[in-house]
Amino acid sequence: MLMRRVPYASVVSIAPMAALAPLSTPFHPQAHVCAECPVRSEALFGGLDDETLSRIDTVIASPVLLADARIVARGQVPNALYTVRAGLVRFERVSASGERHIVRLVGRGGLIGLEGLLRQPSADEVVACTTVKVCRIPLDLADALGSGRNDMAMALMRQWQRALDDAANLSVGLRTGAARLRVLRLLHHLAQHADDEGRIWMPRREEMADLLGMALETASRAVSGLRRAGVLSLLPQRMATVQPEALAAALREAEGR
Amino acid sequence: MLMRRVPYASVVSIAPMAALAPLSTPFHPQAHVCAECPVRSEALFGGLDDETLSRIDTVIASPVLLADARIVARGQVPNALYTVRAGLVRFERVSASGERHIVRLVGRGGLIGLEGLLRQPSADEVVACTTVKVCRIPLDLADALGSGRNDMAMALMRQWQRALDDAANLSVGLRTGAARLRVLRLLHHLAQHADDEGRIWMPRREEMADLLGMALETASRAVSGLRRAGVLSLLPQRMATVQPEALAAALREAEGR
DNA sequence: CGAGCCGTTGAGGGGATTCAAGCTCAGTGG
DNA sequence: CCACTGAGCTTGAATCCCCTCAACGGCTCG
Repeated sequence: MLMRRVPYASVVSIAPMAALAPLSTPFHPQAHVCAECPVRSEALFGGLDDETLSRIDTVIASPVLLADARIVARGQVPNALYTVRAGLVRFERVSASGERHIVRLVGRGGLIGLEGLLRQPSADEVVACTTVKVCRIPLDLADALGSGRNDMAMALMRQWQRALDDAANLSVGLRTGAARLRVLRLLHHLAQHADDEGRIWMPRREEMADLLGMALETASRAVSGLRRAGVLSLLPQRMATVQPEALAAALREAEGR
Repeated sequence: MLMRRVPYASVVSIAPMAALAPLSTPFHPQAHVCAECPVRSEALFGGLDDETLSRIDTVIASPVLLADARIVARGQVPNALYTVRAGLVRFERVSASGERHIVRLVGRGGLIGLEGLLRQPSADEVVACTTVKVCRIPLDLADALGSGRNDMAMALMRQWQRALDDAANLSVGLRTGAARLRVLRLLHHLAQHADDEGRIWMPRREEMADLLGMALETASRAVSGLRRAGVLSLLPQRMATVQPEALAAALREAEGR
């Protein structure tokens, strides 16, 4: 079988606000934070005016979470909505037979905890891949905004649809085709979420395996091959850089023209 | 590579109301239809009272579509919402390299065309697997209902979340594990959508391959094996019956204990 | 400095793909 | 009526990719 048994060694279980990075300012009143938010236009509060924004932003925390921090626990009703301002987040689902699958990757502008609005428990464990900056909107505030204004409901629906779409694309893109090709597509995907210095998140081989539906050794072999081919350079701390041209070329020929 | 090139021979392209079954009553005024609808409680209008219902139901058509009729075209903004009252519907997505993947299966109670509310084109082609009864709600009516009352918005979000969840489950369940196991899980899934006589939709082998991410010959071998094992009996017209106990037993041992 | 985690690499075997042929069945037209 | 055709299903044979099992090295951390 393909997948490993459940727990990664390193996943950090956190209380709602624990596992913050040192530099974090969790409850900072942040009139400026929303107004300057780089994802404001694409994210949840895109439609709200500055006035409404300034009324609510004191309630919103914008914590910084370290890699492997758990944002939503499987089986729990999320008690807040989270907008991802920077970094990458993964959704892990465990199948009946005890295998872990990573079913979604969410980056900047993405919304986490939508089930909370419905008071449904999360089917997935949501974990930070990299250091992640999120914007935390308590559930009752989200409720109030959603029922009051219509822009917000619209924005929510857009997010839901986007999530649906991304999930389908991910599953056809990353679970289909030869191993080398899948790894290439993953790198391509991760490159979209590169940080300011152009570095991407480099998953552990076991995580790659859970994402791509293959054995970790197979993932390792593919990575080694791509490193030798000059497509990929590993960096410390589970980071890496890719050579865009080499990646594109490798993708083209692996897709078969 | 796993998938075939795009077109199935038999998919019927239809204008919005074409390809109806002979017995269909497309524009029948249907005060009774909603009130008696078997999926009303789980579906979109669950929260509406009878009065509202009787005001709107004249606008709603409840056509019957034949197998292989296209409900939503890829790339088009759906011009209505559809609630599935009976039958099974598939969502086909074509990857960049020209392979078809079936990314969702939607049965009774499911909602189709959610993107329409956002005026987004559909990423998938939505096609009837079996003869399908749907309830067709024109987009402007859906808009009006959604903005007016809040129950409706809630129901919509529930549907969206359900779709998201189903899609993830489908992709981990059907694209993971050995071929025989995947086929067994598909049959199990299809059995949930059996019709009144207990018959299930039996996909063509190529469709199974697109659902399960395997070669059609592999799907064929698995089906033949299950037929010989007494798990499955094929019927005319792409239908079949399964022996529930035999299926359960086969699943247990294929999962490994 | 041993223990554990993580990544890498090798060897071997098995399952899936690929290529190919044959079969049934429905529709068509001579 | 029956050959002809094409679509769909099945099955065989050969190849190859990936999984499994295994060993080893680097690294961090107690």
